[in-house]
Amino acid sequence: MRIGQAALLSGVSARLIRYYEGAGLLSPAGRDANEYRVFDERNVHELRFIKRARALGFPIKQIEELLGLWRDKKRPSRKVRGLAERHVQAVTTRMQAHRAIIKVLGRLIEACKGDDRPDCPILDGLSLSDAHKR
Amino acid sequence: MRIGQAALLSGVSARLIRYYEGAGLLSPAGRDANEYRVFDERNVHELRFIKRARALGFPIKQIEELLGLWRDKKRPSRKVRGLAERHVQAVTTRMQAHRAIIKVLGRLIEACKGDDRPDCPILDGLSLSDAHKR
DNA sequence: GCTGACCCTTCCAACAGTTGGAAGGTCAAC
DNA sequence: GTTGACCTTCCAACTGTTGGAAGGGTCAGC
Repeated sequence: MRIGQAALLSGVSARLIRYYEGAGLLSPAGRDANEYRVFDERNVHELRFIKRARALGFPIKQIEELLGLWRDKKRPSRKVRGLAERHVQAVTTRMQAHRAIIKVLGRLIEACKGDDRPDCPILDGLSLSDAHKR
Repeated sequence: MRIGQAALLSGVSARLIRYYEGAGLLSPAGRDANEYRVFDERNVHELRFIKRARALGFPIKQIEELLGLWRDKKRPSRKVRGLAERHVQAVTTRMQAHRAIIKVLGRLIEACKGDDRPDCPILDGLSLSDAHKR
């Protein structure tokens, strides 16, 4: 099948498939007489794998590793788990940063009247040095 | 003062100060005879403002608006609050996405032995269609 | 045989924010 | 006169995805 069909079956845009190929994620797709890429069921399976891994926030580099482990029938599950744990750790850190932002900003927003007058604890909080102290 | 001093006082790297200027955030710092940028206390204050806003995750575009409101002594605090609320909403969405990822991935990790054998629910979850269903 | 619709190809650019480097000018101290 | 600490500009990288341009292939209907 060609790229359009693979895109349809995998849910990954033809555009992105080319990008993933360039990034070295796909087991090299062949070319037909017209230089069109040729895909098989296995490629579609890989694309679905990539799509789900992306949905879980894995960066391309790690998906490359994951695909390697996926293809290696003798991988130790320890490696997969380690990789996943590393990623969860990174996401957790980002989530906590978000939580902290929401906390601080939420407090400022609560304190702000939000009317026609110019007094604004939010702007004050942004201009003063340590305005978020409890 | 020149850019190095402004960087020191504001905590924003000279590099980044130039970028912010190019992005239109700073009220254009003047130039001396040698084309060196000249900064004053006000600029340093603005840079600190920008730094804190960035630390709260505001994108450059919104910081531009915030600075406009900050400078406008007759702004309605309603506008500031609206802007902040919009941002908190965006951050909340991202945080929830992170939380969902952690939930799904955490469940897969728990199920994975993490030993020398190849069986791995994580890889299974990434290859099968709806493996995260409860 | 021609035209139109649609698929495929490649290369370049943009998004956001920050950092890295290169190559050059200026000024003071030694 | 040379070192070194500043300053300047421009170009490029990071990440992932999408947009466009410009070109060729394939197949239908006419």
